[in-house]
Formats: sequence, C-alpha cells, structure tokens
Amino acid sequence: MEEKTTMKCPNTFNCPVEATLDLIGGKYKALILWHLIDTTLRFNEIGKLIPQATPKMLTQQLRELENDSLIIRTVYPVVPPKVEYSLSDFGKSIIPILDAMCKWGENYLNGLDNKSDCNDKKK
Amino acid sequence: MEEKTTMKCPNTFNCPVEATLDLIGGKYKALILWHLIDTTLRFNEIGKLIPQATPKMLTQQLRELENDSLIIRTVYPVVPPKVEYSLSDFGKSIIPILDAMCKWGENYLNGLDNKSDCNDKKK
DNA sequence: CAGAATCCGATCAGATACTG
DNA sequence: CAGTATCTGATCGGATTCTG
Repeated sequence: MEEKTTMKCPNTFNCPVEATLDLIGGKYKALILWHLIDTTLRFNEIGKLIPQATPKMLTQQLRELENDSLIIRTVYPVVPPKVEYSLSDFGKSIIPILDAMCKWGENYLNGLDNKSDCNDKKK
Repeated sequence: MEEKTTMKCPNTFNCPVEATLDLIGGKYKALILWHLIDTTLRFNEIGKLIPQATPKMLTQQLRELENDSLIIRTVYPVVPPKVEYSLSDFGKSIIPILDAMCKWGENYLNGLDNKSDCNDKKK
C-alpha cells in the first residue's frame, strides 16, 4: 500500500527546518538514530533500548527512516531471520544536529531539575 | 566511561534529544520560532506568514511555546486588542539549532530537486 | 526473529461559528 | 484584533494476535 513518505505537497515546507523535523521529528526517530550513531543494531535490540515503542511503532519509524535514506536495513537470508539497522552516510550527516539538540536539551532538562546527559555517543 | 547506552529514566526522556523535540517538534513550532528570530509579531501577522495554520492551531502552538518559556506573549490593554509575540532569551538560545536544521534541511531538499533556502533570517 | 494484520481508543487538526 | 467553542474526520499509537 502507499506509504506516506515525507514528500507531501510541494509547498509544504516553508522552511528547511520543517523538512528536517519531518525526517527526524517522528516519535522515536531521533532516539533510534541516536542509538545507531556508533553501532549496528537488530530489530529486537532496538526494541529493548526503546521499550516504550511497540514493534508496530518501531517498524513504522524504521521504515520511514529507511525510505528517507537515513538508515540502512540489511536482511540476512538466514533462519531465524536476522535484520540489521545502521546509519547511512546521509544519516550520519545529521549527527551534529542530534548532538546539538542533545546538548541543548540537556541544558533544558537541568533547568527543570531533571538530571540527564548525552552520553557522548559520538565524540 | 559511559558504557550505559542511555540514562534510563522511565518517567522522563531517554535522551535530551527527545526533550528538545518535545519543545520544538510541534507542527508549526519551528516555523513560528523561525519567523520570530529577528522580529516581534502579532497574532495575525504570524497567521499570514503561516497560512496553513488555522487560528486554533496557532493559538495552541503559541501557548505551548509560551508555557515552555520559549516565547514571550505581551498583551497591550488597548482596543482593539494587541498581542505581540517575541523570542525569550531561552528561545533565542535555540536559534543555532534551528539554523543547523535549516542548513541541513536545505541540503536535503536540494537533493530532492526541490529548491528552497534559509532566507538567512539570522546573520 | 522480525515483522504483518487487525481492532480500537486517544489525540490531532481542519472548518466553522461566535465573542470581548 | 485575538482569540474561544464546538463538531468532525483523520491520524496516531497501543494491545493483541498471528506468521514465515
């Protein structure tokens, strides 16, 4: 069936910021990308890292990320099935933004008396 | 050092990136912030800059941005009513991220054969 | 293991009408 | 002018079940 990619209407994006958010603004997208920054992960591994995401949501978000060429999905024709997800070069190009958002968000959360940190996945 | 993949705080965000997206990931939020970068705007002025947003949505997004202290809402007790919106200092602190996302998105859109540019609001 | 399919409530977002 | 109120269709997202 026709899946909504990020291309909707030509005049949808008044500013590239919107386009960026459209790509990584999904519920678990930033988190998925974050986890993939320095490693390759299998479907269930991602699921364990993001327990609040159901398989359905995970599939949905992964598919969209894949369609937008941010991640690469590699299927190994073995039994049982093995599928690995990793960042594409395009996906890697967005790491600085993720990192910037992380640092900023860190600041924000600290201001809320909520401890959290970036873990410096990339460095 | 940080071998834990992510600070797991079930009640909050797994990664500050999420918090950031929670603040600016709303449908028109980035766009609103963008328009407010270098100026102060009234309700209807924002509405004209973002025609696809209905008054209801605009109010919703503006209220959230205000509650998150990203923008300042100033009401002038005159007739007819006059309300101005502007970035708070906190809101201004997010400009670099908006700008980074804009530049990245620009690249992305060009790759899609879709011309667009940042308008260099800040600079 | 990696998902697909289905059901369903919750939330989002648009159109319209109204108000101080 | 700057919203609010209401109704409604669309979409999101969770739980469950099933399959190659």
